[in-house]
Amino acid sequence: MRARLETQVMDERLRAVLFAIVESYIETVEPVGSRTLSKILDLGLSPATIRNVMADLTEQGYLEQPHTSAGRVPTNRAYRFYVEAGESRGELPEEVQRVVERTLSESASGLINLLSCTSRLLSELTQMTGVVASPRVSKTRLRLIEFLKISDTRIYAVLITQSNMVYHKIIEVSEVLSQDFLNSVSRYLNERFARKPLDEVRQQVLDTLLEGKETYDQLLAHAVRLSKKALDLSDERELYVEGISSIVRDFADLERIRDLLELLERKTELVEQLDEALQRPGVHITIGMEHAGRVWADCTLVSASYRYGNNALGAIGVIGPTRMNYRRIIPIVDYTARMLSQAITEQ
Amino acid sequence: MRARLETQVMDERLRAVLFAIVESYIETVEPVGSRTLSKILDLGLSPATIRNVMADLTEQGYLEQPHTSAGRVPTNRAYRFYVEAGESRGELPEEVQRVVERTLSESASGLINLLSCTSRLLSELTQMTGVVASPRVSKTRLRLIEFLKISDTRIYAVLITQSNMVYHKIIEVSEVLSQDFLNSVSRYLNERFARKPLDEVRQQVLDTLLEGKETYDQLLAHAVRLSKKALDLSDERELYVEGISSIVRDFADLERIRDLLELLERKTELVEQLDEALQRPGVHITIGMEHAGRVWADCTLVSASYRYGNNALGAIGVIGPTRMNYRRIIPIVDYTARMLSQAITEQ
DNA sequence: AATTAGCACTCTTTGTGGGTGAGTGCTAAC
DNA sequence: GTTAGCACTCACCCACAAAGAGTGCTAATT
Repeated sequence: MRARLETQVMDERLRAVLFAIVESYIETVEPVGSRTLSKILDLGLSPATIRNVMADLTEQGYLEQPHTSAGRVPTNRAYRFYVEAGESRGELPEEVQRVVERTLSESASGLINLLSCTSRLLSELTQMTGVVASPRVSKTRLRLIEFLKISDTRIYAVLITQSNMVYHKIIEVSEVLSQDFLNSVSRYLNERFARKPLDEVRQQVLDTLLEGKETYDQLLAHAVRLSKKALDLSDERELYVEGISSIVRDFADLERIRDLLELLERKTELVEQLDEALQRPGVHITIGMEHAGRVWADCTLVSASYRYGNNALGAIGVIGPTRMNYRRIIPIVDYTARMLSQAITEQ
Repeated sequence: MRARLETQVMDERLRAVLFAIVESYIETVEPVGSRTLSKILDLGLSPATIRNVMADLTEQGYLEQPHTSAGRVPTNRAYRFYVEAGESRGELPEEVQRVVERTLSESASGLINLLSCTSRLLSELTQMTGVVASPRVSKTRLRLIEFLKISDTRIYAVLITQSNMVYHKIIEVSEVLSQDFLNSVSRYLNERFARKPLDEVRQQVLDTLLEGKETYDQLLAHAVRLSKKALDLSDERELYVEGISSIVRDFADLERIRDLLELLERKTELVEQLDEALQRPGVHITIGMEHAGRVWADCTLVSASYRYGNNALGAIGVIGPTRMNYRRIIPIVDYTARMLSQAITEQ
């Protein structure tokens, strides 16, 4: 038995054959046969020899046969090995880098705009489905909170985070409050909470309420009540999806297409999957997605986090078939995430 | 030759046969034959007689044969007649009415939220694709405009319309302006422009600039400059789409599915199509959509406008195959649009 | 001991031809 | 005007054969 590919001392030839199969399959989307392979590899090996190697690889779970008389197809394990071996990281061509930079710097103001532009950019560059998850509300830090009187019973609350995400809502109140009073409320809140993470702010507000500290202080009382309402933002994340139609091109099975479209519409599962990329910087690749019991065996998600300074806010990604062109896709996701972080930090 | 269906005095039997074919086809999605029809109609007519009627209808362009030995299928003309004859308007069951009311009243605050809830509601009730176009910016009236100083160079502008749509953006400025000054600016703008349509406001601001009236008045000068930036909202409309996966169920052809997904992603064409419904109240039905040269021959769009008082803001709709169940779908769209208008007006 | 030519075998794909059945259009009778 | 009868058309299904790609195994070669 040959050395397993994972071991340090591994058979060069096994590797070469495996990579050739992966790359050929990515290109042609046809099972690869020994004859073809012998030509591609150009090592002076006959198809018969290659067949022996392929038999070994099949035994080790790197290859599969759709049926007896077909060539071999890489398994997810093969893709995983291919990607981890780093064989997949290409350089992003200069001109594509320029496109990314231009698109992100020219996008209209506002973080939301930037994120939806990013998903379109990803989809256009990769010709696959681009996804972007909005920042996690609770982990982001407060820059500014303000209240604006609209009418006697309504107050417009706006809350801007350090990453320039804007949350706003209209609050109904029973007591009539003057704009001047609202200004003192927001001044107080800004002084006390600026630069703190929103979940911490929310916790402190609730604590104050619990301790009953506010009962004798008009200002504090309203500050607590208003900010409680203003901070009651659903933790629901937005998911910007673009390039759905590419799924129809890349997957043949109607059943599968429908499942994927539903996944993209449900959003939550995908956001959770994307959040895996928040753990550590760099590109994160999920081959053969598996989530909530459902298996997306022939799908790959290439994701990366975007950050404000050192603070991971959310993640971007590209979804496609496992047989996607990793060499081309990975650098796109990587570079786009980095430029997006830069745009957010600088803006 | 028999009387054409459109004429006042029309052949009852032609009508009956045509409607039976439409309804049978909607139900079974199978070409309808003369035997089946003779049974359904139960008029004591033999298949042979029905065949004569069907031949007439075919001649007049209401029916088609997929091939010689198949039954008949309704043409778009047939659907149009069926819909216009009002045969398609059913009553919306009480319990569905309750669902609509509950969903719209329970939706989180904010117009945007309401609209995205509506598209989900439409998709769930109809089991087809629900779409909602956001209001046209320029036709909507100003309720409130305010400026908030974020930093020395940045001002947060927020603009609330009468229909409670909130537009906001961050404006970069070169001069340092105090919050007090900003307050007078917004006070001035609110007094002058409240309740006016945004396009009118924008025009007046530009006029003021052109006439050079503002050169000697500090307040006016900044008011004009800031409001010009704040009003520079892209006229781009949002389109909320929900229930895309139903397309895969309703259309068999991959090519067609892909075209439709692209249409839904491009958004602009569909928004234009939806805007047709703004002309007059009530449900608007486009059978065999045709737009921008592209033909969606086997698609129907059922749309209706939503309004603030008497002011048509935007439109909602449902997209599905021409053979959709009009009797069920039309009342849903109709009622949902009315309840949405009510929710917007009351909120 | 590794490599390779040779060969039988497997299994998909493609094409062909006949049988079946649903549905039609026409004609002649009612 | 209606209908029974009948020949005809055409999609659909099935069986079967031929072609072709690729394999695994064996025996010969280096």
